[in-house]
Amino acid sequence: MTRESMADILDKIAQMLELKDENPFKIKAYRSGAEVVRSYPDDILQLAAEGKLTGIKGIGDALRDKLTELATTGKLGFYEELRQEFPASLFALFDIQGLGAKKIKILFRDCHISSIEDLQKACENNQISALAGFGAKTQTNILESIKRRHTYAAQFRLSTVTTIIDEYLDLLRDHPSTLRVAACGSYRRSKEVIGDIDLLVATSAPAEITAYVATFPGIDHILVHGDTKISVRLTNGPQCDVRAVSNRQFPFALQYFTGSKEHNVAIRQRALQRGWSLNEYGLTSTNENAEVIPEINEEKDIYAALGLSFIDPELRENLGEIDAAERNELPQLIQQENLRGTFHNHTTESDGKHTLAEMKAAAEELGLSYLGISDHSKSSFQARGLDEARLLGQIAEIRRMNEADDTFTLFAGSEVDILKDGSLDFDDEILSQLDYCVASIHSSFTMEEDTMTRRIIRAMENPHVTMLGHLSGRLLLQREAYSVNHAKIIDCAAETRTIIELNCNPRRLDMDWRWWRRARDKGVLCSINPDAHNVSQLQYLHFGIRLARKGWLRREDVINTKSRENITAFLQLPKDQR
DNA sequence: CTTTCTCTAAAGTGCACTGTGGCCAGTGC
Repeated sequence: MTRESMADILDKIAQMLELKDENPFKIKAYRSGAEVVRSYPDDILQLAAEGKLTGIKGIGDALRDKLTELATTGKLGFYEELRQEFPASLFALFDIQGLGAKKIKILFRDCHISSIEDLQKACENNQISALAGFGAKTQTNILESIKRRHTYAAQFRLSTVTTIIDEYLDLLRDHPSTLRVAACGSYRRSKEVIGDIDLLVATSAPAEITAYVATFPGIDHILVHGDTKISVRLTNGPQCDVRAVSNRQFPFALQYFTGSKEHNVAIRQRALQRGWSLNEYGLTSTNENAEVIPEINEEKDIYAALGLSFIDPELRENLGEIDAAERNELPQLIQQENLRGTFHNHTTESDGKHTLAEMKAAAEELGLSYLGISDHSKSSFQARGLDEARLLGQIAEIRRMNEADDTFTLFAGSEVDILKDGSLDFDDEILSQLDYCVASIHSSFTMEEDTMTRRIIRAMENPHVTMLGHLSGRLLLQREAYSVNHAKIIDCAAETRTIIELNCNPRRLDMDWRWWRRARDKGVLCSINPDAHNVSQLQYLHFGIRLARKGWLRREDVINTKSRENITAFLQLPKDQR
């Protein structure tokens, strides 16, 4: 049982309750329970196993008991019974656009359709258009959607959508009726993966804008097109929704479409307490005794009206940001311009595409004043990892380059493999000659959680290990994280003064943002590292800043905000004095 | 099913768009 599989079961239950036409709020409770499980900032699996799921918002008596049963026995009777009622193949129908629980129920009950294949046959035999609530157009749309269903993924990495978002925002700004534009949704909140792209336009001519968007490049087909909203499927996969509102409505729509849903629900409740109703178009009084509504021109005015300091979009996950805003205790989040340098980068010496000199020049070009090099160690032979002799040669080369330049510092490091037993790929004699060392796992991914956690802890206990590389080993949308106990690793990092890396390669974004606040509160420092294998990947730092902000990190929590002088002194200190 | 300044009772976001069927319901966000 993992956190994710536990959440998936709750979502699956919600889907089945929907098919049974259950109380919509019960269904919602399971969905929101799944969300709580996914984002709870502690080891919720262990809490459940120990029967300690009390006082968690969104988890009441019923969900608490079910999660406890799941965590202790690995099974859930309620879920197993529910599953008997529907064939497993039925759930694929939810992926068909335009089909929801109501229609799927009709198909299953009245036509005994229980799979995509059944549905396709029925459409081809013209049986669907005759059903009540269906028609010829619906039948055609279902067939189209069945044929297209494997073409598009449901989620995308941040790096997949950044370029097209910038391009579309520019095009929207070009329209003469445009007053303001913004990207909203999970992109603005800097989630590690994005569902769809939400763009917002303040305009005096909404219908003109939606018609204009229909002509944009990179559109595969149009999903819906109305006077104030258009949804298109882009050729590189994501769906893009553009909404056109008036300039007066813009701040409300921006707040609303940025989400998260959970954050917005809490914000709306706050408005209701003041006698106001908040939606995407404005703030209105619900009764005559309500407080007077102040003038709203910007998003921050909405938060101010509700007695809150401005909540940065990255924090809007309903994970305590509203309480903190009320007490005026939100962190001053790190910004891109605070970065002075970075660690964990590769060169042609191992599996990088550019030389030491080229990487240095690129870092200077970006305005950085220091760069850490950490090529792979000898066990990563697939990546041409360096042995002791080559590493010593690289250290000497870095020292020579530093002597010839007093405006920029290269730090000699290594991304040293953590071997199966937790020992390191180089001995202490070699490690002590480095300026710093990143310890990472590149082999034996499938270990029991306890064994893996002990393996990493043993590496962190080494006084030469400056920081831990990509903690979970996940590759977003591609490879699962290995089993590792984040909470224990964070505790160990705090004790041993080991820095944890925020690997900001958009395929990794590891350690996950959900753990950073906890780490920060225990005094663990972060290093934002691009894991660059060529010069252009140094730009990944900008994803790192976004995810660090999402993890509530401030300038002082991140070592690469230190000046060149300070970081040099810092790295020379013994680990336990850092 | 969960939460709550009505606490063994009630409330819980609300709208655009589409297609169908007759002035609405389902879907999706």
